[in-house]
Amino acid sequence: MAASSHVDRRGPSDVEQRVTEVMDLLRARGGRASGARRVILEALVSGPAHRTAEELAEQIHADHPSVHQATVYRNLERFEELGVVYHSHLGHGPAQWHLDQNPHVHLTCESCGAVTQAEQAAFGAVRTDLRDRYGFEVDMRHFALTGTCAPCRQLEANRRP
Amino acid sequence: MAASSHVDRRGPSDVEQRVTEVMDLLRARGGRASGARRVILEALVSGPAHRTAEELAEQIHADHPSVHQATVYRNLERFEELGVVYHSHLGHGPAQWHLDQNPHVHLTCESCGAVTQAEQAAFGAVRTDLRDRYGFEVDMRHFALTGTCAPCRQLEANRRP
DNA sequence: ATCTGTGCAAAAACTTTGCAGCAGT
DNA sequence: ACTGCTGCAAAGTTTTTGCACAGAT
Repeated sequence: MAASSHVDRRGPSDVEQRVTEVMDLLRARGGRASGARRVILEALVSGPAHRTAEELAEQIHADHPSVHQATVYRNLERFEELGVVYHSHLGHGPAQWHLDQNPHVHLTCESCGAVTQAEQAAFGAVRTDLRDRYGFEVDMRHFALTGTCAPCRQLEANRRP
Repeated sequence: MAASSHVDRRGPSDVEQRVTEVMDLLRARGGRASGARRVILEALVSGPAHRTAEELAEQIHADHPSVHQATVYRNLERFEELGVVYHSHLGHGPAQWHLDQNPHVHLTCESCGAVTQAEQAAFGAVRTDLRDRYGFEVDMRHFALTGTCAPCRQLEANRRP
């Protein structure tokens, strides 16, 4: 697994390798390694970390007009079943799709919309607590935590002192 | 105006009082105390605690055919601005609308869809932690926490022991 | 009288589905 | 050859919007 920190420090060979891994997994589960899937995976692996299904479909369609929107939607779902990608709801509007690497929790500011990524490690205590109190095993990735970010809290504080 | 033979224990006069409170608040902010608003508020105050906008609209429309769906949507938004109601996303699909009383955190099971309500008190530590680490003031009500509930964890454990 | 809110219908935003043919195994 | 996958178009679901008029202040 490539250990890059951010968006696109990933060389072409890394992309190919990751894509091939997933294709193999797909085949192992009785699926087919189609051209459309390759294209979608390439877009996922090499583009920005968070995109909506629509954004992905649009970008893919631009590069590969033969790949239809519906195919993107269908495959995102399929990839999610395989545990290769997942989607998060960061605020209102459509979900954002990620590769399933370096899972993190999202903090979305309801004033300005800014999204901060928090380490999952920061939530060990809640996790334990919810397991103890409710027997509930929480997965913090699916929904963001909403609230007010530091800059917006400053603004509010200044507005009514 | 059907009084509450419903889910809750609130007498008709309580309903009226709460509705009037909100109408007054509305007027104080330059709004108008319209019939449609009264009807929508009555539905909110006297019905079940969690409903989607569509469910609300449907129920209201059944009792008061003249009140249109769009009016329900518009007013839910308005009421939320006033801090009277709020909506939460408990899972996929449309949001659920609540009165802003007794705020709680939702735990949604991704296997069976069950929703558990957790006390906000249980999250004091995360709240402090996020404020310290990120300057982020979290509001846990907007999005549910997703994960696996106790019964479903049992099932999974039994399936592959 | 003024200006907000409403009913209505139409459209927008996003996603899913049915089907016939194409293509990976 | 078998069956899963895709392109396409069409419809589904949920929410938003424009407009003329009704209604609250």
